[in-house]
Amino acid sequence: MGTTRLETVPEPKYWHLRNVLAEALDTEFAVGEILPNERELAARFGVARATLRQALEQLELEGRLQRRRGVGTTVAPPRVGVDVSTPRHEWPGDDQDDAASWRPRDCVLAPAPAAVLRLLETGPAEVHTVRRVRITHGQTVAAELIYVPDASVPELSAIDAPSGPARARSVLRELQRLGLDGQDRAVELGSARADDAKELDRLPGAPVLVVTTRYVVAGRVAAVSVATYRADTCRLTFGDSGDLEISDRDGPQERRAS
Amino acid sequence: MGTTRLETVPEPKYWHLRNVLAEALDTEFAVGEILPNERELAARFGVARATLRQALEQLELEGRLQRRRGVGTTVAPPRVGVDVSTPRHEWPGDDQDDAASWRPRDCVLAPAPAAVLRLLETGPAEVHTVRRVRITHGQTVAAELIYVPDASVPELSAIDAPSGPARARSVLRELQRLGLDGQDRAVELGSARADDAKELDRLPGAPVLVVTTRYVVAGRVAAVSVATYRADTCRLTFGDSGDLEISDRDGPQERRAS
DNA sequence: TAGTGGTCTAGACCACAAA
DNA sequence: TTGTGGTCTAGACCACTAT
Repeated sequence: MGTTRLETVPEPKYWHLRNVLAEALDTEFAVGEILPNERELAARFGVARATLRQALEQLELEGRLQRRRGVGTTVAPPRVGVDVSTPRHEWPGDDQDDAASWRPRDCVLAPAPAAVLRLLETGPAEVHTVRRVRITHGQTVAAELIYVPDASVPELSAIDAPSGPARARSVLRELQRLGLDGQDRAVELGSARADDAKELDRLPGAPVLVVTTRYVVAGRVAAVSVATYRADTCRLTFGDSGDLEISDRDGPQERRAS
Repeated sequence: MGTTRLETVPEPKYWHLRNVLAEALDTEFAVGEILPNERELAARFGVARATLRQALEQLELEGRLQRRRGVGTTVAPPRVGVDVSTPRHEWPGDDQDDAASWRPRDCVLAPAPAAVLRLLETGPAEVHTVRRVRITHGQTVAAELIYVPDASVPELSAIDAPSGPARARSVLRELQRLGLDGQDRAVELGSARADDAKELDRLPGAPVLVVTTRYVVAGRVAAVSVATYRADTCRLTFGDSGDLEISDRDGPQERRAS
C-alpha cells in the first residue's frame, strides 16, 4: 500500500482515501489479512484518524472490510449469497427452512406492536411471536421475528410448551397445517436494534437488510415476518442462483469500475 | 421535542439520542417539517455536533430524515415501495418497464469491466452498456447499467444511432427479440459511485441497494444488469404487493418496537 | 450575504480482546 | 497489561441554498 499523500482534490478526502484503499485491497491484500491500525494508517496518509475512519466505514459498509474492537481491521471475504426466495405457497419453518439453517429460539404470546398491526391490517391483537436465527457457514446471518395473530390459528392455544425453542417449533409446525394462498415481500435498509445487533454479533445501529414478508390466507394477512440480515456480510439471492457463488470479490460499487 | 439532557447511560450517547429523536419524530413532527439546525439541536441535548450528527445519520439511513446541505433537515415521507419483481421470461426495456418509468439515457460499446465479466462468466468481451434511470413520484430512485455482450446479440451492430437515448432504446428493443430462459437476482448493500450519486441526487458514498440480475439464455448468461436504488427512500417490493402502500411510517427498526 | 449541512482536525477517553 | 477499534469533544472551514 502506497504512502501517497493526499493532494488537494475536488472530492472529499475520505472518498479519495476510500478509493485508494479499495485499490490497495484489490492488489496488495489477501482475504483475512490484517491492515495496519487506524492511527498508523491515518499517519501514513496524513489525515486525521476521524477522516481515515470515514473511509474505512465506507469499505466496511460495502462488505470489503471487517473491523473488530480490540482485534483490528481485516480484509473481509466475499459476501455470502443467502437464498431468500420461497415457494409461493410455503410457510416458514418447514423442512426446507431447516436446510437453510433456521434455528428456532423462542416464542411468546403478547400484544402486537403498532407497526406489526399495520402490516397485519387488523386492529389490536394478541400475536404469537416466534424468534429464530439463521446460521450459514457457522455465522449468524439473520434474526427473524414471525408474528402470528392468535386469531389466525386457534389451535395454537393448545400447545403445551410455555416458551423456548420447543414452543417455537410447535407453533411453526402448526402453521404448516394451514393453507397458504400467497405472500408478498419487501426488502429495505434498516439499522439493527440492540437485541438483533447482539444476536448478529454487531453493534447497535449496524446496517441490516430487512426482509418483510406477509403471508396471505383467504385474502387476509394471516401472519407477518420481519427478518434482519447482516448487510455487511450478506447478499440476498432470489431464484435458482442461490448458491452459484459467483466468484465476485468486489463490492457492488466496483462492479462497474472501468 | 424535550430538552432532556443525556445522563450517564450504558449505551452510546448517539444511540440513545437516536432513540430520543425517533420518539420525537413519531409524536411531535409531521412529514416535511423542518428540524432545528444541527448546532441548535446539539446544544439543546448537550452534546457535540459530531455526536448529534451520528444520531441523525442513523435516522437518515433508516429513511426517517432527509438532510440537504444549505437547506436543513426535514422529516422524510415513508419510503416508497418500488416493485422490482419481474416475470421470469421478460427482458428489460419492454412496455412494462416503460410503465415502471424507466428512462433510457445512453448506450456505448466498450470492453466489459472485470467484475461484469465474472457475472457474465466469460472471457474478455465487448459489451453494449445501456444506462437508464427509473423515476417514481417525480424522483429518480434508481440508476441501472445493462451489459449486453456484443456476441450475445450480433444484430446490435446494425443499429444506426451512435449513442444517446435513441441507441439505448434500440438496443433494448433488440433484446426483446431474443428468447429468455430465466434470470436470477441478488440484492445487496452498496455505496453510490460518483456518477450514480449525481444521478440519484445524493453525495458519493450514499447507501444504495444494488440489484444484480443475470439474464440466462440457453444455459448461458446472455446479459447482466446492475441497478442501484436509493436506500434511504426506497423499499424494494417483490410480488403482487407492489403498490399496496402499507401505511407504515416507521423505519424497519421500529417495526417491532414494544 | 446569511444560514444550512458536509468535511476535517487533534486531541481525549472508553470498551474490548488477546497475550 | 497492551493494543485495538469505538465514542466523544470543541473547535475550524468549506460547499451549497435561499434571500
